[in-house]
Amino acid sequence: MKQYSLLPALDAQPELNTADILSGLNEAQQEAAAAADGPVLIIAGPGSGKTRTLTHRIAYLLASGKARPHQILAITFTNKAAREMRHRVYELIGDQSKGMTIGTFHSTFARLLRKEGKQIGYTSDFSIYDSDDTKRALRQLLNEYNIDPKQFSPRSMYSLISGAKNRLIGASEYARLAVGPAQEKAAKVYGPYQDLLRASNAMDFDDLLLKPIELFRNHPETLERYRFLWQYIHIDEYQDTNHAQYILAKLLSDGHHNLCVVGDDAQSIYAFRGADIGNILSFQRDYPEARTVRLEQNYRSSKAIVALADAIIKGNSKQIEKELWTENDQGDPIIVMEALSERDEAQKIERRVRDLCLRHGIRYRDIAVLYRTNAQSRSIEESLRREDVPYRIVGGVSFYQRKEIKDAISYMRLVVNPYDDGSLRRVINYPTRGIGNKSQDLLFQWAKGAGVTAWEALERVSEVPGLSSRARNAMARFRTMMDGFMGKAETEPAGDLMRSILNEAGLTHELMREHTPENLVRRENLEELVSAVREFSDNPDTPDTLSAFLQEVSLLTDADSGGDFDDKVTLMTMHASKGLEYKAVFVTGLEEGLFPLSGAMQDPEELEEERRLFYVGATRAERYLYLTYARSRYRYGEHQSGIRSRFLDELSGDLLRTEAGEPFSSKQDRLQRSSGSGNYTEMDPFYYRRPLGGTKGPSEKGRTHNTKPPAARRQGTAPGPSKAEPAGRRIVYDAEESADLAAGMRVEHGTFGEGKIIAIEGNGPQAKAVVFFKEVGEKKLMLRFAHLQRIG
DNA sequence: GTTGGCGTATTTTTT
DNA sequence: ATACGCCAAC
Repeated sequence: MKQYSLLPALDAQPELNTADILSGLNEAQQEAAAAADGPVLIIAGPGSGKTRTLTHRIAYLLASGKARPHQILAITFTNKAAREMRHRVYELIGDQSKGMTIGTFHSTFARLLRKEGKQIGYTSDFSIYDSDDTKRALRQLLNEYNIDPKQFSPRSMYSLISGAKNRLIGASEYARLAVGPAQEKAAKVYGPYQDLLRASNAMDFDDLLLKPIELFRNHPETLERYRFLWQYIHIDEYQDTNHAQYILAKLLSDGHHNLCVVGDDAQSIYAFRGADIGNILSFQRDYPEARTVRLEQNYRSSKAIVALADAIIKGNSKQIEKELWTENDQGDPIIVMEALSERDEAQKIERRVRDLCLRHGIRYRDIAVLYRTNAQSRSIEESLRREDVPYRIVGGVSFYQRKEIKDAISYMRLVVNPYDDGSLRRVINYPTRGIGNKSQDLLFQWAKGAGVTAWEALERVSEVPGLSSRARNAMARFRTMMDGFMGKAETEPAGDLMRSILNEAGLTHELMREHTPENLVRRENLEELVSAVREFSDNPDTPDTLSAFLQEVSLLTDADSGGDFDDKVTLMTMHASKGLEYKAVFVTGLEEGLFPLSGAMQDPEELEEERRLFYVGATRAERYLYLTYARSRYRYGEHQSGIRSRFLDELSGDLLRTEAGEPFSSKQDRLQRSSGSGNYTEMDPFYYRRPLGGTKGPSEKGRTHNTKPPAARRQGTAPGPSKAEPAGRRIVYDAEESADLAAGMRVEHGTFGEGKIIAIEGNGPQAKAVVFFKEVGEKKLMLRFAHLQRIG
């Protein structure tokens, strides 16, 4: 597994002096790179070379003799970024860079806890629970406390607890602060949840940050050691740090204050998982002596794209003032593409992709298609696959999240950490070996009463009352088998152990029972896992233990996986695209309710975050940028028509072009549509039969420029206009009930008062409107009964 | 104890 | 539309 090699094999570089290291940087970058001592705040716009500045700064510190490699701590946002930074510093100064600590917050402190955790009662073999494991544990607890997991899902409980944890609010304090039913329930399970983790010698993602804080606070001498060790601290993507990370940075840099943070408040997109934009906004206040450097020159994008980015972010009220500029060419115009449906959108993208390759000499790997939600990848995939355009998806389920891999990993975890009840539960009856839920419950309950872990209970299975002899035997056999694995772990290489587990626990066999292509893939994945384990333990750069391997892989993201250098189009969420750049970028699904997402539309803060996400997406592009939206989209299994995103309408028309090359006139277009002939959906079988009534919107005009006929017609789902079929009844409904209502309109309701239509769903007598009412919030109403009156 | 069917909620984004 | 949890039958 390549991502574990600490240092890539590179030819030694000729010696460089410090001036050489700075020479490739512009003035502002040089200032930031050479400001060795004291706090530094680098405010860096997109494409301004902030990572480059950071690497050169580190190289400069080392080459100038200011710092020894082990005194450098650099925190990156992803493991991949860490790898790249290590690589780049090595390229600059060669062997002088060996021994730096570069990694994400989570991996860095996981490593630290492996060394120091025993001071707070953890062995170095602790398990790391990902959100999957965590939800499993919470489901268990919700059950125990008779909380209905349907009403209060493990997922929502986890996000509440997680939110509390990364604000450093403990269980008892949270219980005091909790308001409302959900928080009260979360408060109930918070404490037991922590106890459960503790007893299992396990930590969740939040603990990886909290435990070091706890450790440092309880053991000042340890903190002192690390303060002394890491003399120069760097944090990238500082705008996305949460409170716990903020505290860690503060603790570690107290005393020397050699803390250099880099970020862009306009690119803060992780508030939903606790990131606190206040960290970067108040850096200057926390460290009054801090030097602030702005990197405002953009090297990535064309003038057109930089201007667009500027216009996007102007829609937000709060931000650090800065002015992006570029010396690059004006570049091509940014094109807005309207599609009838998501399918149509996907086809248009696919055609553009091929056009870019054929006519503009762009390679597939220089193209990215970005979307708001993972679910949107599907239609785009289909359309690319149909035309044999190679693509890769980043995100979704990463290798180590796949079920078969997690099963195997759970066995390994249990081998190194027998206290891990979560993993035990996961594997005790997979593959099925006659230990059903009931027997499991008996075992776990007895263990709880006796105050021992389930693993110990397994040893004393004869004492557990109520078990059938069959279950008892099965448990004993399981225990014996695991004992065997644990013995092997002492003597055999990790890869061999993994292989034995796959064979003897029956994991491979389980996947041979049915000969489906999926199972074949799963078996191949398991094989890959074996070689990953082998590589890890064979790698002299990672002389660590098996538990280290298990811990590191639970922190890997799909985006971290080693470079795929094939020539493929990249599909990913805008979140995943952070920090990347492509010659051509498609930002898709620009529709109200999708982007911005409906949940965010009512909260100004969240809306601003969505807008920053748009900013991030658009600024990934170097030269070609396409913004697309569809007028209808599948959601919840039915077609819903939507309206174009407000983000598009906020932009002035001269920045954008339609596909036909005309200026994109934003405002009027949207208004006219909502007042007139709009609200069609592609799949609406009556689309082409509807009396147009003379209201020919600009959208009609757009269609005449389309070289291909609309997708719906070509697929034959909608008969042509010539075939005026009966089925008139539904048209009547349509005309009576909904023809004059469309998303975007202001309406009045007898009881709910004034509101705005967010979307119209379905047609005929089933037509519903999603309306956001000023007084009561979002409601879904049947048009037949609602009697909405248009106002305004 | 296991399997299958049915009903239900579910869609943000992720270290 | 799909996935997952729960319940009933084997």
